Amino acid sequence: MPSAFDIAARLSANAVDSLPSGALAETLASAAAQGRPLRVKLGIDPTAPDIHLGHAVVLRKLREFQDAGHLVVLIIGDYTARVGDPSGRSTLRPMLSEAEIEANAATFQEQALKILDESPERLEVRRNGEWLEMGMAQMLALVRTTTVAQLLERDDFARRWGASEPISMLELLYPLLQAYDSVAVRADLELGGTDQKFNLLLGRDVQRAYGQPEQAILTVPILVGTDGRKKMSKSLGNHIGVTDEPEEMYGKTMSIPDEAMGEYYRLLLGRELDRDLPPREAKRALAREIVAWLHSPGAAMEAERRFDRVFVQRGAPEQIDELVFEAENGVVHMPGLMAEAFDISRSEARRLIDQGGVSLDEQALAAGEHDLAPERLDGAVLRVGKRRFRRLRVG
RNA sequence: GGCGGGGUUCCCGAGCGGUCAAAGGGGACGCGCUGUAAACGCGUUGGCUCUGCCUUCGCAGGUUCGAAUCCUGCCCCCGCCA
Repeated sequence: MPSAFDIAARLSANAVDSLPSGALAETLASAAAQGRPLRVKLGIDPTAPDIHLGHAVVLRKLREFQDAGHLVVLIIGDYTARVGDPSGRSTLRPMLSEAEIEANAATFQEQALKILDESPERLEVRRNGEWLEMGMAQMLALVRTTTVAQLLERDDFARRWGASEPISMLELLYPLLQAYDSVAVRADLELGGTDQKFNLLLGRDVQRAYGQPEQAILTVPILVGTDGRKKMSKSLGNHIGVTDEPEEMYGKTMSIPDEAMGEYYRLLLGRELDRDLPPREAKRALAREIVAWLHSPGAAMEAERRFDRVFVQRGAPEQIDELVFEAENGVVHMPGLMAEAFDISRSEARRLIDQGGVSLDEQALAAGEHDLAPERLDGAVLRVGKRRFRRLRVG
C-alpha cells in the first residue's frame, strides 16, 4: 500500500505548483483516514461553447484523481460566466446572455465527459448559480472576508493598478465568487491552470473565514495554442476542440510549431517527446494519438490517410461537396461562383484568382481568368488555397 | 462635482481641409520554398456590374467647391483631483 506521500507525488507529477507544500499528502491522508474520497474541484466558465485541448490538460489531471478513487466536483460557472474572469487579460470581456451561457454550459458538460469518468461516485456536476444567486446580506458576508489590498496582490491587478489602467468591480469580485464555490462544495483540493493560482489560493482564505478546512491547490501548465505563442483559447482562434472532426484535429495538430511538440506530448499524452525521432514523424505520431484518444484509433488512421492525400500528395480529397451552378449566356463568372461556394466576397474571390490561388483540376487559373466556359467547369474540382475544395456541376 | 484624455478599416495605431479606402505594425489569406513546422521572399487584406463607382473613420446636424481632419449638439469609454 503506497503512502499518501507517494500518491501525492504521483498525482502532482506535471503540476506546476502544489500548495501549500505537503498539503496534498496531508489531505489525502486525512481523507483516507476518514475512509472517504477527496472532493476535487474544478471550475470552468462556459464563456465559449467548446472545450479544447487547453482544458483537456487539467481534465486529464482530474481523471487521474478519479482513477485513484476520488470524487471530482465539476463546477460549471454559469453564474460567474456573467462576470467574466479577467485572469491574464488586459481588457474586459463582454458579458454573455443567459441563453448563450445555458447553451454553452450544456455543451461543456457533455464535452468534459469525453475525458472524465462520469460514474456518479466519481463525478458530481454543479452549477454555481445554485449558490451564487444570493441575497445582499450573504454577499456582504462574503465580501467581508477579503480586503482590497489582498486582491491587488494579484499580478495582473497590481500591474494594471500601477499603470492606471481600469479594473472593474466585477473583475475584482470574481476571485471571491470562485472562492465561494469552494466553500459551497466543501472542496478538499482545487485544480486550475497556473493563471488561476491566486484565485485558487484565495479559496483557502475564504474557506477559513467560513470555518472550513482549507483546500489544497494544484496548478497545471497552460497549453500553448496552435500558433505556438499564446495560450490556447477559442477567442484567439488557436484552439483544437475536443469535438473537432478527426481530420481537422489531425490537421490542426500538424500545424503546431515544432517547439510546441514537447509540451503537447507531456501535457496531453503524459509522456516525453522522443527527440531522436525526425520532427515530422514525431508530429504525425502526436496527431494520431490525439485523434485516437478523443475519437478512435481507426479514425486516427483514416485522418492521417486523408491528410496525406491532400497535403502531402497535394491531391483532392475523396469526398468533396458538390456545387451545382447555372451557366448564363455560355459563361460562368468565377468570383460569383466562389463567393457562393465559400462564403467570401466576390472581390476576395477575384484577388484569389489573380494571385494564383485558385485551380481547376489542379490547373491554376491565370490572373484575370474570371469568366470561364461551363464545359471547362462541369465535373472539375475547384480548389481554393490549400484546403478548400468543391466539385462543380452544371445544373 | 471639477480637470484632462479618448472613440479610425479584424486588432493595435498614424492621420497637414483636398493627392485618404486612409501610414506603420500585428493577425489573416494567397504564391514561392516546405514537413499544412519554423525561418525567409513576394503579394493581398471594405464592397461592387472594377481603368470607374459606392459605402466606411462613435451618432446626428452644420461650415466648405471639398471633411476622418473645422464647428455645434448628443452617446460612450478612461484617468486624475474631490
